[in-house]
Amino acid sequence: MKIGEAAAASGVSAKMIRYYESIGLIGPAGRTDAGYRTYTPADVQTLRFVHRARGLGFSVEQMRALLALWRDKRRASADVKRLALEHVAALEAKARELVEMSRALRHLADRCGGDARPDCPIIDELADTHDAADGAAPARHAADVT
Amino acid sequence: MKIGEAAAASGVSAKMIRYYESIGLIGPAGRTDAGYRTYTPADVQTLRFVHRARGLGFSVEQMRALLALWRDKRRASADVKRLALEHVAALEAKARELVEMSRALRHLADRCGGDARPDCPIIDELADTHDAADGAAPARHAADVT
DNA sequence: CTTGACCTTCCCATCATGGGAACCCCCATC
DNA sequence: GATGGGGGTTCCCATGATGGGAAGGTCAAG
Repeated sequence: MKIGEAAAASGVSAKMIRYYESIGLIGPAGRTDAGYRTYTPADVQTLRFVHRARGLGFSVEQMRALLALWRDKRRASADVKRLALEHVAALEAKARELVEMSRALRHLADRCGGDARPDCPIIDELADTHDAADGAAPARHAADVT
Repeated sequence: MKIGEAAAASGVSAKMIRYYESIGLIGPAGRTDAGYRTYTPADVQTLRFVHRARGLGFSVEQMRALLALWRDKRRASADVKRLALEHVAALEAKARELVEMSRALRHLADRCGGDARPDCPIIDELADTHDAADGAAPARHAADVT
């Protein structure tokens, strides 16, 4: 089948299929005489693997490792698990960071009148004239995420 | 003060200060005869505003709006609040998405032996040969996030 | 033979950020 | 006065994953 069909069947856009091929995540597709890429059902399966991995938030580099493990019939499941758990930790960390931001911001918004008057604790907090700006130990703002 | 000091005092890197100026988020800094940018305490305050807003996950475009509101002494706090709450919603949505990914992945990892044997539900789920497509009861892939 | 849907490659844009080159400036020290 | 170091300046490039679009080739149906 051609790239459009492979895209529809795998959930990966044609654009991304070409990209994945260009960076060597997936092998070069077959070609027709006219130069069109062709995909076998096995190719589509690989693409679906990639699609699901992306859906779980794995990066391209992580998928490279996952694909290698998938193909390695003698892999140790421990290797897969380690990779997965590292990713879980990263996802959780990022999620916590976002939650912390939203929590802090919602806290401020809750205190904002939300009316026609200008007084607003959100703006006040951002402007924050009342804090220490001495480089050494900057005040711990929820915003100071690294 | 010069850009390095302003950076240290605000928490925004010199590189980013120049960038913010280049995109017009902040006004052009003063210049010494030699062409060095100079910053007043008020400039630094603006930079700290930006730093905190970034820390709360606001985009540059959102900061543009926030800065405008900050400067507008006749603003309606409702405008600030709306902006903040929209952002809170976006943050929460993103966080939920990440949590859902990590939850799904952890679920799989929990079922993985993590030993020397190759059998691994994580890989199995990604490869997923026993796929849906047959209308009946397609497996709910956590990965199928839209 | 034409039309339209599809394919090809190539370039550009996103968003916020950092790296680095090549060059200039200022101050302190010898 | 010369020199060195630690700034500053501009400009270009890279990131990660993705989409948009142009210019042109191909194929099947009408």
